[in-house]
Amino acid sequence: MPQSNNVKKGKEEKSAVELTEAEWEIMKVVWEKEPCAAGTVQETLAGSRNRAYSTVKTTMDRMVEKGFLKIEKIRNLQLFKSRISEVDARRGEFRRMLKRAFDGALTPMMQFLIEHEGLSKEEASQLRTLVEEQNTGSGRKEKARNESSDQ
Amino acid sequence: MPQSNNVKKGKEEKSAVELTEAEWEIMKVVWEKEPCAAGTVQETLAGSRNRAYSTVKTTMDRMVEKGFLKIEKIRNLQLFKSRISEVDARRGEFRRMLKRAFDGALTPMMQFLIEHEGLSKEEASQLRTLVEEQNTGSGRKEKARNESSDQ
DNA sequence: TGACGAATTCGACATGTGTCGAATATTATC
DNA sequence: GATAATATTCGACACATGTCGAATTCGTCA
Repeated sequence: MPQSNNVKKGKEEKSAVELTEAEWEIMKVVWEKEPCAAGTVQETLAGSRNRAYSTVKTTMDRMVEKGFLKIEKIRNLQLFKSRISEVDARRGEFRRMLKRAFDGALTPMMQFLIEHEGLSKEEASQLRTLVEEQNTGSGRKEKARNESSDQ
Repeated sequence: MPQSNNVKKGKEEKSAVELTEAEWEIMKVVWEKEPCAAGTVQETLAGSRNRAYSTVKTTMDRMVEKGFLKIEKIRNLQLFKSRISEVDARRGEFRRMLKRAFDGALTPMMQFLIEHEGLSKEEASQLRTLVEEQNTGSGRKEKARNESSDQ
């Protein structure tokens, strides 16, 4: 069999979403509390690492330019909202990894996981459950297309 | 005697290997032809993208500083060899992705794959085969132990 | 020995990312 | 309206990464 273990592509490839470390941190907060102000993000993040307000704000402004976030202004207050879904971000992250380290093929990655990452028995079981769930069609089947959460 | 578990100790926290795009390309060639000269790498890479010899050489020199490559000199010729294995590089790449996008947990990633990446039936089957192979130990071989794959 | 050519060294520049502080603008308060 | 409290704007670094070209070094060989 031709066996194409390449990750399926929906229809058209939207420019892959690739976030940097700082962007991931910010996006996580935004997804959780949007719409939210830059100050809120900065404060929330303050728990882990401390960055000046201007640092967070600058990064968020750049993210607006990149199309990851959008701003809705109320008076002189800017409320940020996401323009990409977490699924899109995860997809981008996952694919970049797959492309770089496994030639974009899924099977080699799985092989790697089992051989070198010591997929535990429990994990293997869970995984098998998931796989079976899908095979028997008890769960989803042609799951909803992509869910790019714009507007 | 009371020590010498040289190989992989259970909790070995090596600084995670994280390669950039250009570094991945170079490493792939090195793993395949080491020991090899910078010129060889540059020529091999030439097939895909064209970069000046000095570009490749500069990057490789930086990789030596980072500990990814090492040089063995013969006369005035430098032969490069890898100092990290492909497995290490893959592990680093995979973990960074897992940490950023899935809080370092494997199961959520698997869930994501099945729900959003349209793991095909064949792929799911292959995957199940792999998982089962390990669980039933058809080959049995106390493969590389687990080194705490997060959470 | 001296020229030739391959390999190496190095300084440089353009971008992208992470970080800020100072200046400016906008509101809310007395 | 003068002030204090907030937000936002912007220019600026410091590094990392990707890319080169020019100058220099080193064997080789006629």
